[in-house]
Amino acid sequence: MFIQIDMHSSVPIYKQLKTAIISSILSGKLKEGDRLPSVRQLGSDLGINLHTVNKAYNLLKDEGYIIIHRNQGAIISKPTKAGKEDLTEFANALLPIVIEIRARNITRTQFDELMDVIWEQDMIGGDNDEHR
Amino acid sequence: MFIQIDMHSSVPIYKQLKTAIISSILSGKLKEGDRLPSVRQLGSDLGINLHTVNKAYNLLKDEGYIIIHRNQGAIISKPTKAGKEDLTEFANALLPIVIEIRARNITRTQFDELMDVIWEQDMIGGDNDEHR
Amino acid sequence: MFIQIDMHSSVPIYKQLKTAIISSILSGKLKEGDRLPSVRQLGSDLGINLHTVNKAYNLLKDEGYIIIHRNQGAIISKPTKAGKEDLTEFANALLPIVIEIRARNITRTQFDELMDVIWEQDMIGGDNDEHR
Amino acid sequence: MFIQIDMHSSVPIYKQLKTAIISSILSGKLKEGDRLPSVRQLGSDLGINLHTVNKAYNLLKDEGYIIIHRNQGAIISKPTKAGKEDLTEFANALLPIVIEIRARNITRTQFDELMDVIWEQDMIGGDNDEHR
DNA sequence: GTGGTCTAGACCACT
DNA sequence: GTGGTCTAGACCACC
Repeated sequence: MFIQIDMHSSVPIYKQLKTAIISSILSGKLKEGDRLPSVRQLGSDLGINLHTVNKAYNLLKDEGYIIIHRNQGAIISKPTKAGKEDLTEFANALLPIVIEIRARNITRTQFDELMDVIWEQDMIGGDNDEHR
Repeated sequence: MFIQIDMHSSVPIYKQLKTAIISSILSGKLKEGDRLPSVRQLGSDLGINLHTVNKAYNLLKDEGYIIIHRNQGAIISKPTKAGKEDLTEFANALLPIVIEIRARNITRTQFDELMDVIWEQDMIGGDNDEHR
Repeated sequence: MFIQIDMHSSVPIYKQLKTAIISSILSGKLKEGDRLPSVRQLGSDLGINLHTVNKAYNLLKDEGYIIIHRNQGAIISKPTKAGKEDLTEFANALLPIVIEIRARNITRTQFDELMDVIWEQDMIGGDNDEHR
Repeated sequence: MFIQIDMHSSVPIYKQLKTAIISSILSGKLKEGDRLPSVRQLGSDLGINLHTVNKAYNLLKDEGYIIIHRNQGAIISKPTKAGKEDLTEFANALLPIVIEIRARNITRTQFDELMDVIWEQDMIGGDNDEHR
């Protein structure tokens, strides 16, 4: 669990944490059955409030990435995401960013090159060896 | 000026408005020299407060998309975006979305197809056949 | 009367006009007894509203730079500024600008060099031949 | 935080506040890492609306003087002003004042003496002996 | 508790 | 009638 939180970012901490954990799962650093640290542990490791960690864990639980057992903490669950249903949700999130990008006179080719980097990237600080 | 605002979105209204106007400029629906409606006019058209419109206009002014004259409202300005300097800013915005997308088991190819649609898209509801 | 008005500036037009006329007096382009154009004339020359010209003229009258005769237009008056009474007024106007300048790590020497240019300058578009 | 606001000035309150804070930073009364009062706190201290304070803070944020954390208020940031690029901006601001000054028959020497005072000045009412 | 956003209403400067 | 500024009060997200 090498998780980087940017305290200066305008992105809420709980959301950064959630994304970082999903990313670790995708990259294989966290596998089904692995235990996440307790909210207290992780909170103190990252120097953030345990309620913030808790909020991230609950979102991950709601989206099926982890299972929270009352006394045993959080366990990475089987990937069950059916996927692909709601691409429009992502399109809506991407559209404003793409508009800003196009306003910078960035070509589609340049964008694709940027996306190549992003797509392969693990989380900041990640060591990519095994995915894909 | 056919602008769609989603009052229920978590994206702030002023930001939606700003994005919509930039998009209209990109698509050619708004051209250099065109006048934007007054803040009062547009606010009442969209059913939002004039201060919210004002905030969007001021952001557009700060980023060089429009020029605001005290008594004549807002005018679309020459595009002067130098561009390309700070791609990392966009990468940071895209990364969490991409992570969510990958978590849905969407392939890079499928993503590119989605991006084809987004990239070419003018604004929602936009009919852009008449702009020369 | 070669007066440049920047319609894009946030400085009110009437104030730009007033400053430009004072500058012309200082540089000798306008001398005691010279007639200023009528408000209609100057307004149409500059492409601005005659009320705006009128406002500038009235300020100049109030500050003793010109005399307005009901039917003969505005005449440059004898310089009667006693001067030097209220330096604090200027200090207050200069202070915020100086603060911004210092925040840019500009040295006093660099500032003095800048001031050399400003001090000698006639108005934009002015042809300096005779003053000092 | 001893900040003087002139409610009767034609200079907007938020701009006075912004300038005062920059000045405090320059003079060393505010140092990197120091916390500014919350918008509510400072607003009530100064007898102005919190939104007015907020506007000043956001300008300071945009110009890199402070960092605003969602839950911890505003922190003085590292000075990162590159500086020196756009002296013309300042020249334009200084020119009309200089013209008024010259119209008062103030000599360059007298002006320089005035500037000596302004340049060295910390903030009005500031007692800066204790900052290291 | 913090700032972010939105609404609302007011007054002012400018043209 | 235009935007600029200020006030005020409300709700929300975050921690």
